[in-house]
Amino acid sequence: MPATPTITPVPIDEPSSTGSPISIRDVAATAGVSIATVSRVINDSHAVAASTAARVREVIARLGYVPNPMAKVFSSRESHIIGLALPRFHGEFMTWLLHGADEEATRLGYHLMMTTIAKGEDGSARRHIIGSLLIDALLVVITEQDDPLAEDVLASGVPTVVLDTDMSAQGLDSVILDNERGTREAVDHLLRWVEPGSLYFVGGPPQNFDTQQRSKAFAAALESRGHQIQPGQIEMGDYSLEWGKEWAIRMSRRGKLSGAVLAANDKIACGIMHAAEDLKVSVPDQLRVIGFNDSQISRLVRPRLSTVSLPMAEMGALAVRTLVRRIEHPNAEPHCAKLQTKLLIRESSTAIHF
Amino acid sequence: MPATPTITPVPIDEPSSTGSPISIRDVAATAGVSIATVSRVINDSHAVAASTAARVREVIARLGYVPNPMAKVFSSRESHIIGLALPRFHGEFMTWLLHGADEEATRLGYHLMMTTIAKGEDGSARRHIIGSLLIDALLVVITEQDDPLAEDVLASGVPTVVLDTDMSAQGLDSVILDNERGTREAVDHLLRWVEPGSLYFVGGPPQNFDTQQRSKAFAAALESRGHQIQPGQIEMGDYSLEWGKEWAIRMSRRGKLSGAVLAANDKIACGIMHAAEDLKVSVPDQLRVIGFNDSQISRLVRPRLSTVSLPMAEMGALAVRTLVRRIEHPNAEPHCAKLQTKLLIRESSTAIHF
DNA sequence: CGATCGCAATGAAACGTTTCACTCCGTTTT
DNA sequence: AAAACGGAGTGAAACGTTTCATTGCGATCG
Repeated sequence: MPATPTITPVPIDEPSSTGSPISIRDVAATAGVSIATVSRVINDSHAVAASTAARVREVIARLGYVPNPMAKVFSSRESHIIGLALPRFHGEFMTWLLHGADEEATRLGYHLMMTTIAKGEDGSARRHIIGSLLIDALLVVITEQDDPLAEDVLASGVPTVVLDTDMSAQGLDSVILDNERGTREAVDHLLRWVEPGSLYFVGGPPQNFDTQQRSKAFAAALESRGHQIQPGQIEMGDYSLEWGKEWAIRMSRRGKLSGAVLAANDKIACGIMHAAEDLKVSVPDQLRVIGFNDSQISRLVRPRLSTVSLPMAEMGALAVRTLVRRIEHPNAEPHCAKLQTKLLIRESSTAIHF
Repeated sequence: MPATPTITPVPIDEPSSTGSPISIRDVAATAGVSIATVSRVINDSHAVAASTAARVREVIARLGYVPNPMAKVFSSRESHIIGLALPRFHGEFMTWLLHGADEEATRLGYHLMMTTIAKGEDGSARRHIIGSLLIDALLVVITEQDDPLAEDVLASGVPTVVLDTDMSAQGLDSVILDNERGTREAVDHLLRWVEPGSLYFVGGPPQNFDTQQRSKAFAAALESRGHQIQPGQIEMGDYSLEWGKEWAIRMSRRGKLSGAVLAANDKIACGIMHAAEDLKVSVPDQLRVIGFNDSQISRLVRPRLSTVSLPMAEMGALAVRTLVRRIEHPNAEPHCAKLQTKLLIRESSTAIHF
């Protein structure tokens, strides 16, 4: 009997189905210690004698005490919830990001509270997640540098990490892809077979940060080889299959659907390949194609699509890590991390079938 | 000057950048009312005289008071957070579910807290979200009827809705797909061209609830036409492209790769079509194929894949609605809702090209 | 005209934790 | 031996809301 009842030991006889759940006070009373001590045992925040701690733990187990998370959040002013604001993407793309972020968050003792943001939406949904300041921090996917969401986020003062666009100049930590290198690798690969003059870049939306970076890197790669970019050699559209088709048909009309294309994502690339098939332009023999994303469709089309693989899960995980570091060091200098991509060579860019 | 200072009016001179943020007490003191009245103005939970309410609102605006959400959660014992537990799916499938659920949750004033559950995982991740009882309710995607997760959820006592598997018998509200009808429609469609004896079902994992329902409905549809299911006419595997290929190659070896196939998802169907192409079996002329999901790839492959479209966004939305109803009526009878699917006819199942 | 009703508003008690400031007491330092 | 120290534990405030029980008070009812 290790119990030492200094305080009148309230006889709580296993309140199994009793109305109110047991609180830290019940534990303290039963174990004959103060609630402060119980709190410290739970959080092992401060030295507690081993024997006392053991006794408290025994009582906790016996009474089946579970700390009330809402009270804890209230009292400690931290919810350990990370808000995650995403555009309404569909596709694996986002699920990888989500899983990567979720896994890391769980590992670090955080939860992810998700909301989608319809593009061009008024601020209501933003405030929905930011304003309900149950969140300790915010992860936000932004695809355009002038997205007004950034303002809101900055104004709210919530620790934030921006995904997919570099906003470190605006004072927000960012995690982005190394589009320069990914693009350069793809260009170098394609230039093994075609002249710089017959290499094209087909972008997504002109405002899209990734598309901007990739097109710039594309131009830089060609110019570094002494080639002057010609009009029509770089074009923007959107991230759809249809745009890819449209581009290919347009090029075909001008009799220029040959050489090589770097598309800003796999869907555009697939659209180009579809159109090429209809137009009897052989891929890769007459037209070599590379996309971005390594999406499922890139492995499914025939010929299989060469693509720049993006480490989305790592991106999510790194963003969470960055965010947690930011919570701990609120005044550190904003930083932008770049993640390496990987060029996956498949049949659409090389005649050699694997 | 509509102020009526009955209580000593504490002079809070715009504590703009003062340390602690203003609380309901500051508002009450400034407006010359009690905190109870302020609370009721905020939540308009009870009648407040119009003039008083206006004055309070004015003070709230002037002081820039924002109720502390953590305190609110603590005091009201509701977080308005719905936990969402998902398997580690990748693909649009899940994003539609997510967006549907998110939109409805936002509409109803709830937030979604997400976690992924690796299959066959120990209970830790489950408890991560269930145990951290910040959640008011739980949405959980379960794909197998004997998933032990159901036990945990039931034991936790959290209001729960199960997605994708009928667990109403176990006492959990469920939202599922009408696999019977979806399957029957697909079978009816295919039987316009082929005999019941040369119609095959290629399933996913045998434990998967949808696959089970679809295979049963497949058998029932054929038997209702007086056809006796033959060995090998229904086979299970998994939800991968590879399994589709394997099945097709196996059938080809037996000289039976012809007629029509209903695959349990689009990936399997694509695998079958790929193999058929390699084996010089023409789709749809020699082999008609239908999948499930209406995934992006179903629109990308050639010939385009006929498929049973699943209303995933509605599923998410309905699940949230059901959950909110459950929160309000904790003792209602568990109910299982079925969502209608839609057969999309494309080229893979019919010779008529659109 | 007194009793009753209902609205507007109040006062104060919860809610369950964390944490600061402090006490107690045995041990080491001077 | 007195003083300083530090480990273990205590007590109580604080956090900011919701909500219950209550009070005033003018209007309605019988």
